[in-house]
Amino acid sequence: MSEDNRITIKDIAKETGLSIATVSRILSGKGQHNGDTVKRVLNVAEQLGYVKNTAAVDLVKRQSHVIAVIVSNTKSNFSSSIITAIENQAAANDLDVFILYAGNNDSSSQSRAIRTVIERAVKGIILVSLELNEHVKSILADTTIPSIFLSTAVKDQSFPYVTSDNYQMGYKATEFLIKKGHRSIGLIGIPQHGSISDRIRGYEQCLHDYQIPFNDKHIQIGDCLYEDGSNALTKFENKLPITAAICASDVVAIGMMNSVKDAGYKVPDDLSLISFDGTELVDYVRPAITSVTQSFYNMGIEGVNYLLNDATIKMKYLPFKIIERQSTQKLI
Amino acid sequence: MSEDNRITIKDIAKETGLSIATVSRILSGKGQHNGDTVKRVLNVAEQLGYVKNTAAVDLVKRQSHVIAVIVSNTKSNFSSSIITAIENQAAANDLDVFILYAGNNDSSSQSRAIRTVIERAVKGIILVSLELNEHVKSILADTTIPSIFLSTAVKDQSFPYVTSDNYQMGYKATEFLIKKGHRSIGLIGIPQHGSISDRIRGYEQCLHDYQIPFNDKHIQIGDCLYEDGSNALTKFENKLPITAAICASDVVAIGMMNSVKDAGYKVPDDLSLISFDGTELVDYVRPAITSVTQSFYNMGIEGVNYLLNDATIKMKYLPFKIIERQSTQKLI
DNA sequence: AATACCACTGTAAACGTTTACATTAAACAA
DNA sequence: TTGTTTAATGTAAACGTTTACAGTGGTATT
Repeated sequence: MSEDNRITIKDIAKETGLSIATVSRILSGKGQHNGDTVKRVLNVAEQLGYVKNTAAVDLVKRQSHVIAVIVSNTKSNFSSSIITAIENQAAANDLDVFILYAGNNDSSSQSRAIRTVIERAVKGIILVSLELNEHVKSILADTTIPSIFLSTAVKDQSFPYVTSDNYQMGYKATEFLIKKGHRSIGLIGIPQHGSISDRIRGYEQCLHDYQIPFNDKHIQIGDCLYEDGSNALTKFENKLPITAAICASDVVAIGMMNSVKDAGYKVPDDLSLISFDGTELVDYVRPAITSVTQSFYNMGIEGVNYLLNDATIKMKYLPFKIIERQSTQKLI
Repeated sequence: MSEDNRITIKDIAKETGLSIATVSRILSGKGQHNGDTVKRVLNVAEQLGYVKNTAAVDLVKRQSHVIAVIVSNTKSNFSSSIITAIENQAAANDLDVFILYAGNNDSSSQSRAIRTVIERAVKGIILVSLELNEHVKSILADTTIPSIFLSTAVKDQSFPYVTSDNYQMGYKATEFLIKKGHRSIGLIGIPQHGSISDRIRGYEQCLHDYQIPFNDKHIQIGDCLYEDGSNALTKFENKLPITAAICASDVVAIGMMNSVKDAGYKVPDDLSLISFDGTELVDYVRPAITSVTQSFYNMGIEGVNYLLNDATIKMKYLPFKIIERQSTQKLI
């Protein structure tokens, strides 16, 4: 009875005396069939332990019903909201989701991941928080598989994306602190390049609009990492030349808060902190961190919807909001 | 030139005047071929933008070279270490990794995920932190695809697994606190059932060995969640009947610490805290949390190795160690 | 009684690879 | 010369589905 080989519809056909076409139709719920026959096929399939061979299905259909999500492997905890949303929205549309990791600066791991999913003729590709170099983008552009970037703006508009307006976020975060009386405001852990760096522009513009002199000593370039935050004080030569800091991510803020507290300063008394992202981490620490909270969940939803509706190329900014917690206070 | 359809080796064959067999062999580096021919094929493939159809390959080879990782979708941050390890070890063996999420108590999402990967004839399945019900386990058992559980002990030994010894961890965590003078020790957020619940047994045994009376009021069943920790004080009716607590996970400890601090208590002065896992989170908070640190990265490595070496069924415990940080202190 | 329709099922081609086996021609050995 | 080996390539079957098309027999319509 149990061969070494996997059970195929051929086996079911033999067992039931039907043709493989009929079995196939019944198993995939197409056409109309005698009720008894259906039951018989289903029973036999169950008994024999049949599992469909998706490779064969995908081959003949020339399309698989999976959505590939390629995520930056950097310690970015916000992606979990996005992924949850994608999972939910995909499940609602009877799609499977495969998640792959790729390095953000590692073009070989990027192209490997992308090749992997293109080779499988996935239904769509969602790239989360990933900046691709030109070569990898061209691989992606050469296929007819729709793709969309989340949490990254593709500067040359060659691909659709859904993200937050980094310039605006930078501006608003700065303005938030200014309105609390701060005039010496640090900017910590933002990358020099890529779409996130627009936050720097927003920061600068805001200072300018409020006639606050720009001081490049207050900016520390980084990579949105914990270390960028925890090293910030050292880089300031262990003094605090600022009364408030805007941190590139929640973990940057946490890192900075820890080193600052460990050095004997108080947050927010000696230093106000605001971070980008607003993941659950901001509530894990004390004082809880005021954040520029992004709509990550909705990004995931929008991403799947875009792929399904096969819309034309577009870019979209999702709203963000500043949620004040305990890490910021009015400068007295 | 550019059809709507994808380029296949057939197109390359036509273009080069070779047979598809030759093209196939050259593209997959098999057999021996004229150097010039090889170059020509490679060039044409590149020019035409050929991408292999993995569905066809998998179909004929009856095996895909991917490792599927099915992860519990519960907010468990430790899985990222495991996944990183799996990625690394898989890449070293030229295997692709697909990650799928499944609910821990959601048997339909579990079986969906498992079906999905079985249908694709993956090379192996790694289940991370997932307890499967009997039905789903039987699906898994019915295939010849090797699978292994990480960070979960399969109680009936029907599948191989690599995890930490939960009983021992429970025992050692308890002993650690006892040796610091604590006698009223809480146990917070541990599930009633499943392999993690062995920690309760270890806890009880340790108390017994040190002749400390067991008090079931000190145990709060939970699900390793932040809320289990943050609600703990309320469940204790806003008093602290204990001087130390063992928390089911880092986030449980953080949740408990926050609510305790918010209520005006001090950690570790009024309450010592120790948590299981020891992810980066324990260093994000102040006081940093003493933890029973597990070897997650190695779990990932071991998982892939098991699948590749096709070893016989086995179970394995990886070492853990207690790392003392700031959240525990001697009871005076 | 002839016709049309319908429910149900079968036949066979197609999807894009891989690979065992066959073939060819050149090189070499005898 | 003839036979043997070898490099390079071709032929064709196979993998497990789906699906357009073609039956078949029965029922309803005229």
